[in-house]
Amino acid sequence: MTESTRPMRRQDIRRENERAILLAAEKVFAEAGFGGATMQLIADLAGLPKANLHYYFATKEELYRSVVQNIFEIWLQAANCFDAARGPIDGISAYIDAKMEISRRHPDGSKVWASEVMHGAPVLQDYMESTLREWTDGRVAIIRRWIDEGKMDPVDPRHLLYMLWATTQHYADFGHQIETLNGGKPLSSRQWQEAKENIKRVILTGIGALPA
Amino acid sequence: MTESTRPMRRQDIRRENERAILLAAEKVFAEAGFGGATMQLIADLAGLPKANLHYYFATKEELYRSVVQNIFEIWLQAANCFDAARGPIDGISAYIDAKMEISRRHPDGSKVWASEVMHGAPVLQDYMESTLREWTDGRVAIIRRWIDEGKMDPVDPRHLLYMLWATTQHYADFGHQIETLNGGKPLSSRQWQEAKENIKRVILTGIGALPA
DNA sequence: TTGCATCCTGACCGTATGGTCAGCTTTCAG
DNA sequence: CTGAAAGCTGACCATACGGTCAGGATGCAA
Repeated sequence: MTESTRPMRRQDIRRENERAILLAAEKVFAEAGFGGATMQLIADLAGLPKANLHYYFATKEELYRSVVQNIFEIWLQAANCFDAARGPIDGISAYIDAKMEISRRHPDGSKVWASEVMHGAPVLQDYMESTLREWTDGRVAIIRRWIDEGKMDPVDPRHLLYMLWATTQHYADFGHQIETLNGGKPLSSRQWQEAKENIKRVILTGIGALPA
Repeated sequence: MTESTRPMRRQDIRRENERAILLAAEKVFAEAGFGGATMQLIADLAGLPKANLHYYFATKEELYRSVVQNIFEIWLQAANCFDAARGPIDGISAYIDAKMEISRRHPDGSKVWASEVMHGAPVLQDYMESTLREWTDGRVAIIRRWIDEGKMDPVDPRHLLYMLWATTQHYADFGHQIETLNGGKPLSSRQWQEAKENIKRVILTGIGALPA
């Protein structure tokens, strides 16, 4: 066995290990919550000795913070869909698609985010009071404009946003419940598609953007 | 100070202490999750020595199980609204009202329930596979009937139910986020009312039960 | 009043966990 | 080639936690 693998340059090592740790941490935090997660479990899942975790992330809190911030980035990126849109049909459709895709591809991240908010956002409070608030205010303005332009009914923009967040996020956070009610099987591609279409149809019709 | 208070009969003592413990436990489990909650914290909040908790609830798991089952009862009771209804407008309106009231009155319970499901329902798996599944199947049948009778559009009943659960539950589970975006203040009675009306209007219109 | 079951609790225990550290190996710039 | 910086890790530590228990206090039926 000559070492055909790994020259492994310093930079690569660091990047690769941090990635593995963050991935493992995301899963463990999602499954057990912050309090229930242990560094040992994360280390085992990442395939590293526990002490090595502390080399990259000094404390459990710091590791958790990194995981949560990663999710928040992804979450915010889905926002772009909204901006480019010409009206509610485009914008909200794209946003629902994007957020459902996050629920499907990053269920663990979604759960960590949900858990963080449920526990009073100890880590993200700053972000919520700055970035999230700005983002929300911006989208509220866009929706108001759409209403003024007669492109949709006068629905309270904030409650509409909450509805979008709730319905899409639900498929990740309550995925286990949905799976159980689906006969113990994860939703198929087809079922994910149906979910998206149902949500889009009900909401877009509900706000008067689509003909009833 | 003569003891005008407390003759405190045995039965009363037991009932009162169990109530206090369950209330405290609900709050602590909601705020910290199962793993993050400590018996000491619960005991302090209930105003009892820790050892006394173990007199009433042998283990942390048993206490947690009691809390979760309590919530599940409340959750299921909101179901009755559905049955008595003559059509989607009555039924879904009443269900949304009931579930929003739960989110408002029992935010801690809602969070514990959400947390339990998010972590794979280790305690409630049995219930989910029996009671919840039956309940869901029953409601799906009712919605199908409404669709057949032309009282609403042919929306997938399951996804509609998920939407109802998600939107209403969101106001409890993500209450902190909503509060932050509301300028740091809890929703007023008026705002709760608006939330309910928005949700009802969008969904009922969205499924074609109300005129657009 | 008595005896007993229930209720209560301070002190204690074993374990698991987050975190530390001394000293090793590996990479790489000069 | 060499020295220093980066990466790695087994062994260890202090603490906090869930849970136990012996024995005291209290309510109550007879």
